[in-house]
Amino acid sequence: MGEATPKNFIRDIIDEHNRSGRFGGRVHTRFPPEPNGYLHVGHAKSICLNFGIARDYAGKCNLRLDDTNPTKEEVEYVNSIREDVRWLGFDWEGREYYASDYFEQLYQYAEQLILKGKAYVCHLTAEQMREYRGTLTEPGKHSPWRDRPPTESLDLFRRMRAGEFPDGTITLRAKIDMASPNINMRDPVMYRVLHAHHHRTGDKWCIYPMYDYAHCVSDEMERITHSICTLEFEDHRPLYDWFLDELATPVHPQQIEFARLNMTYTLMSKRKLLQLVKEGLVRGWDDPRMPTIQGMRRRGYTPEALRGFCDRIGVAKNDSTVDVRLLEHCVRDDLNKRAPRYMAVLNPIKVTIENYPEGQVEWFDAVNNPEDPAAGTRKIPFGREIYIEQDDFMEDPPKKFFRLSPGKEVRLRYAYFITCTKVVKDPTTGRITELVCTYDPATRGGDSPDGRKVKSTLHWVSAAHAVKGEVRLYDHLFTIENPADAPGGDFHNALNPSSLQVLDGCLLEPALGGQEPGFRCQFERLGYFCVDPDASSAKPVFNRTVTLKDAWARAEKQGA
RNA sequence: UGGGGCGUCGUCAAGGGGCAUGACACCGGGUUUUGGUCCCGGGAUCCUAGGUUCGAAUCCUAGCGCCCCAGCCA
Repeated sequence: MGEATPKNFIRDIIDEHNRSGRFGGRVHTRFPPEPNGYLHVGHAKSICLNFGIARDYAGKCNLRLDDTNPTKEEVEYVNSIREDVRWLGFDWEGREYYASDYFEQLYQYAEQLILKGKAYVCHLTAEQMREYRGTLTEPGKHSPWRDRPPTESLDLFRRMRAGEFPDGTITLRAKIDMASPNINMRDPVMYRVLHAHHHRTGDKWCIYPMYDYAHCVSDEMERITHSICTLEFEDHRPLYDWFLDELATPVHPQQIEFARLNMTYTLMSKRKLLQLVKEGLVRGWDDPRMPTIQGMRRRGYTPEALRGFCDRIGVAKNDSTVDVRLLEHCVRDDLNKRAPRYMAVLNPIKVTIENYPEGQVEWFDAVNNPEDPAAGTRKIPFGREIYIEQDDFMEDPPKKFFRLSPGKEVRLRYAYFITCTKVVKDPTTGRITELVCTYDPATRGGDSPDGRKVKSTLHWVSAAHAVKGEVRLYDHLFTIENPADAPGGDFHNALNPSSLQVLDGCLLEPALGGQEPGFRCQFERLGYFCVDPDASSAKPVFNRTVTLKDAWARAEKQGA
């Protein structure tokens, strides 16, 4: 919506196809995840690419679950995939397909290839096949079964389907070229025997097609025009084309490869993400620290922010690692425009305003969103005892610190100017327990009639009205930009011990109590937050989505 | 030392013979009742070396570097 999707080399190719009429002006893409894990932000890039192209070229984009390996795939994953694509804002208009829908057709095509002498049944074990395959620099050797009569292969293949052979003892292979410099062309396996229960076809099949064979045929069956995938499949394109050429299919999609997304401080392989989940290093696939769509959603990221991010990172063939701060910028950029503002104190310190009448309560008008006048205003209560952020007070501040300190005057947002007159400490520990201040009644609402300036405005919450809540602060899961570079090559050695920080005694402005999970807002001066599903009516629980940019924190870090 | 790709600010990404462009990050400055937002300003001669050309990031040649491929995974 209104997001301008920049041009990229794939769109250029499509433009060229449209000019030449290769697909008759038709544009039909697909998003083909394997349901063996949850979708992550790398998939979001692919989703935006495929669905975005369909949208901009008045074409179509299918959702296809690439479920050719029953040992790794589960319905839990297909459900989450559906949910995530929809949440991201895309619609496959009922075109939800499964590679397993094509098992019968794939099987029939395979028989054709056998009859044509282009495929054969092979009895080499996995280990033998590896030996016969050759190496990167040496050609492979022919399988002893390579030249057996098609009728014999056909018989064997039918018996494979009938379940006569145990797993791992027999395969159907394409007969291409054992001396090809492209190892993918050295008689690749088309079918393997797997006596496994499939999440959709149940026990109907005990042979399953391999990716290279199934994918191109699935694309062809769906009359896909542009089959967009990641760079590591570039070597597979000749195979993709070989199958379709040998089958002489009516349509022949164009495979196009682009660079997958990598991000700093982030792991992006499904296998490793699964590991994080299984080892209990995170709370689950939807842990707000996970780069999964579900994790980001729980964290408070919006579909708009994610889409904006995907538009900005571009699409090219360079191996790239995007700075995670760009993602964070996109989240802030979106939330800044729409998140209502509230005040919440995460690490409270009590302030007593000694010259303010005891028992008095005033209600001030607060602007809900300075970026959106239509968001209106609300009333917030003020009293003699309030809480402010511990970080907003320093007893002995450096010169650049212009928040509260002894003798210093600051503004309480929407309320009054106050000046700190006394610091109360615990006599035994020496810890500051309370601040005593005076207020200037003339500054009601936060403006000084005499034009006197203060350097800082603090957020606060009324002691008598505050709601207690839990707030969870998140930081990068890893301490180094590329977790794969961790000592020993083990990402465990780069895990950030403080990626999650739970704060319990947080004090929130009254309106923040009782909000529903998913509610997003800004805590002024702190960041964007959203209500976690763990919240109850008795206890609000907020996740910090992202901090606000913080010039003071930066300066402080440099000074330290 | 087989094959397939890729080298443009710190990071992504445009530009495909005619003054190197945008975003993020970073550094300055201005506005500000969020040290937020917003607004101004700052930085790369394009992997290297030759060549072609009036003119090269773009074309040619030779190097160098990085990524991917030897699953009955996708």
